[in-house]
Amino acid sequence: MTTSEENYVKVIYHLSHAAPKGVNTNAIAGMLDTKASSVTDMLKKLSDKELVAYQKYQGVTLTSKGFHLAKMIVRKHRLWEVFLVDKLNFSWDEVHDIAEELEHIKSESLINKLDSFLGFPDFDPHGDPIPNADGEIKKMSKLLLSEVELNKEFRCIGVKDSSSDFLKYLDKQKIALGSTFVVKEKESFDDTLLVEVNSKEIMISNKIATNLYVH
Amino acid sequence: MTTSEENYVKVIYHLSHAAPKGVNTNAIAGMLDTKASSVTDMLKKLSDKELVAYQKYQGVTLTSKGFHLAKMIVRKHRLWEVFLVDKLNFSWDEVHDIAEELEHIKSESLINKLDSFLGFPDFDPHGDPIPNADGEIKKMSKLLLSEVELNKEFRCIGVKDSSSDFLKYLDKQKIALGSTFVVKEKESFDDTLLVEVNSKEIMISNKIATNLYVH
DNA sequence: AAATTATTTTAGATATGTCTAAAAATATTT
DNA sequence: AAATATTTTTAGACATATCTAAAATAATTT
Repeated sequence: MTTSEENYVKVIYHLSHAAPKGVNTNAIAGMLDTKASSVTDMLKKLSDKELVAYQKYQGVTLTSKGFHLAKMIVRKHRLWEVFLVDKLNFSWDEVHDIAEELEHIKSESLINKLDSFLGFPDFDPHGDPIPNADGEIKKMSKLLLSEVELNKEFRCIGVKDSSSDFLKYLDKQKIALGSTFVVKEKESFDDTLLVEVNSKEIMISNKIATNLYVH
Repeated sequence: MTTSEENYVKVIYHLSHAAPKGVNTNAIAGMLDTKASSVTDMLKKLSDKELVAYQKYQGVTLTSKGFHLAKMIVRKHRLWEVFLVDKLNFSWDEVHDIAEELEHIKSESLINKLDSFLGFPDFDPHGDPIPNADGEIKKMSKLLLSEVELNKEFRCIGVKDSSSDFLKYLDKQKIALGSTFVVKEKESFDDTLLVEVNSKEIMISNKIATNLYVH
């Protein structure tokens, strides 16, 4: 498997959640910052390798082989993110690009020993689940902060958007995984929330609230 | 820098010790398991980038820019080897191929944080020195076990050959970095040594003795 | 249902890094 | 120093992964 092939499989995996009937060529091109014609070429190759089911003009889905490969790449990516944050003290907004490279290192024993070294974590620094060596994923029931009942306590368990800008905003507000929230008021006009975090009350816009997962 | 370019620079660096006046095309081809014609092509490219000084038929040397790059690649390789052995419990014969991949991950902060996490080690698991962030290398005076005086105590500080077969042999004999040796006798016919290691006396062939560094 | 628009695929070109086979330069032998 | 052998370079080809531009298909609008 080349790095490029792995990146296509990973992107198809991520896009499949929103498009279970078939991922569009253009959607893949957008994610990989490439052209639709390049995607078509690669889909033919992945189809020959039986990693995807591809029919002209009909979009692609992963085969079970491709699905498993995708989960192994995601596993590597998220384990390396845990390593970078927990062991090397990177902040959660810095780790994505480095993990993008590390996820392509080819050694099963490496990743399993890393998993063990990290204590078999179930979630990465952004709250996303880490598939285990068999590809099994621990699911956690989660809500968006924007959907939550007033005056009940919730705990931050992940972010929907993990862009650097959003994560830096959260750092500034001292919001991290594990932070507890109590929504005190909801402004009906623009859905801004008055939230108690770290025993301080702050205003949280709807855009922020729809990108924070709580439990 | 591509992975391929980095590998050429690294190999020229290693071969330069034995050929300071210029490394031969064929020598590079042999190390990289490629053809002389491919090497010529790459030398032109590295020359354009001012990483090597190259004149047709005269071999290559590294420029100061190339020399520094080479040391940074060696630094990464050896730091990752320390990580694999010290933190992930790989044995010293298993780490080379994985470190060969990891050494091409591009992030200065990653490697400097890794260095700090590992406690700024001066030597890798084979006893080879690790250049620091400025490219400085701690030198250690070392002798081959084959050159050593009788009945004096020496400590194993590295291996000359770090092939998997040799390292596995050493594991079997319970020889590791730090093991102490006392050469009791030297057989003048074939230079086999009678050596006390781990308070046991064993026979060590000349081939082994010329691949073990002691101090 | 025909026309228009958007998406996807094909065809042909380009970059990189490799190869083979032949030519050129250097080194070694007689 | 001429002949032979070895090393290195050139020339041209190939595979991967990409691109542009044009053609084909599908979706949307009128």
